Amino acid sequence: MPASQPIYERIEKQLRRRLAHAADGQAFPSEPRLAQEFGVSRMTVRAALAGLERDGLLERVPGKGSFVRRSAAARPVGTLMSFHDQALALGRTPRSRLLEAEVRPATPDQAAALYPGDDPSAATIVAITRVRMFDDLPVAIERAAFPAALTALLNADLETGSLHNALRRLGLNPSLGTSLLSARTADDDAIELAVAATTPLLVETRSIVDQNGVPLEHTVSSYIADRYTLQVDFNVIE
Amino acid sequence: MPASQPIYERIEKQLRRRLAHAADGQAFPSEPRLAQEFGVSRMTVRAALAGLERDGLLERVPGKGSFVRRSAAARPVGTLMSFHDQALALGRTPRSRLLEAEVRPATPDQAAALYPGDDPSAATIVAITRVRMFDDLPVAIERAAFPAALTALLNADLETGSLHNALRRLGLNPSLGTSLLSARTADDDAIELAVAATTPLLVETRSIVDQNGVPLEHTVSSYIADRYTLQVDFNVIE
DNA sequence: CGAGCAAAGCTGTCTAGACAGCCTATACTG
DNA sequence: CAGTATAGGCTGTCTAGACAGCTTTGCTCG
Repeated sequence: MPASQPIYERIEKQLRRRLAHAADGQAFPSEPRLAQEFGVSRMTVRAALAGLERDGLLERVPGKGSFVRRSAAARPVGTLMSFHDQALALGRTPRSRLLEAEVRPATPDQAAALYPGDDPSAATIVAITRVRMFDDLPVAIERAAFPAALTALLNADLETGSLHNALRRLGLNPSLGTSLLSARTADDDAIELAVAATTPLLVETRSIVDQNGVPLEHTVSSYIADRYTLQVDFNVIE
Repeated sequence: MPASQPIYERIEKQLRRRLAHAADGQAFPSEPRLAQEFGVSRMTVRAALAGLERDGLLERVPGKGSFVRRSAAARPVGTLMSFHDQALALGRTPRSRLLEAEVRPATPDQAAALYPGDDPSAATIVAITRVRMFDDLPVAIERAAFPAALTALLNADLETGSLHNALRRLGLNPSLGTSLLSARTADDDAIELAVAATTPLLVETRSIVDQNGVPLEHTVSSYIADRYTLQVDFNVIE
């Protein structure tokens, strides 16, 4: 019965399409009704509805029913401005100094992010390391890793261009990502950044997937905290 | 049977406590085993485990079993989960050491955030400064500022309670916010946090407004980077 | 001794029913 | 007419099973 994809996922996708052209606040068919419509148990319908509720597409009220939540700006999603755009917004010119651009074995972190489940020791990646600058002022050191299939990236304009634009020219659409934020001291990168070894850096470890959920990029950016700040706007749900 | 709290929530809490003192990677009892232990159906156990997996405390591998994942705490920026709830979710006990709780003049940053447009020199605020701890391990130093009208906060349980719960009891609903992320070294806070002066800290400057756009809170949290990490999920827009 | 196969255990999925608690609308009563 | 009971629909919770697909273990056979 579960051909290859669970039934509740098929139902969830179908309901998403149905929600796409529904009005805000509109009553949604009840669980028993959907169970009958899809010829399926109520628990299976609930599994499908759980995904819709998690994404804020549906509001479920005990005793009343389920209701469409349209523009309710559902998920707590931040927007991160790219280095390139943030430089332009500040009236600076974004520049890069290229330190490395080659195909080489992956670090364990890079392998786990780009080839989940595969053997980490055999993984190779396209590695691009750059010092990012506002005009001529070093601001960050950025270590980017891409799947080995993307050797075409090595031919991109890495000094002044945007890597995301290069990805798009290859037909890849970065669509969703996660950043982990931490901090460290400059240490070994102090020389490249022309700062003291104890200078605090803001570390952003970013993983981006394309529209199909395939890993596209794993980048660790270390920003000189005095010269760069990340901003996250968010909604609060609960 | 569900006296007041669902069975699966009781089980989930109990398992969280059990996870609190478990080693990373350790095998966790299987679903059938837990079902028998708690005298409950397997589906109920799964409901409890789902919460643990969602919070990243458990890794579940089909065909193998469930395994404890004891990673560095990573709080999603944008879900307003408080330090308090975060600690509980990780099976730790949240504690605070109160350094300051009083009404005093605002710093320029605090005045700009809480009384935009007003004369900064005349502004007063409710200031609450705390060292936040997991069990007895210092994790962050937090300087919170609230509008002077909220003196009631000074009567809240600041050592073990949650400030956000106190806000809710006052009828205030945090709804929108902005985080600015940076880094610094511990310096003057090194003593309170019991770390070296050059220890890198992750700095989150958070401004929150209520549903009407009225400023509610301006907080600067400085996390010891090794012990606490922030996470941002984002869409790539452009 | 090694290779391959079978069994057991695990998570993931699914069913068909059950009761509790909440909400609404209707009917009944004073 | 106002107020109350009641019936029915809804979501939330829970059960006791079942099968599929995966992994590990251990046994058997060549």
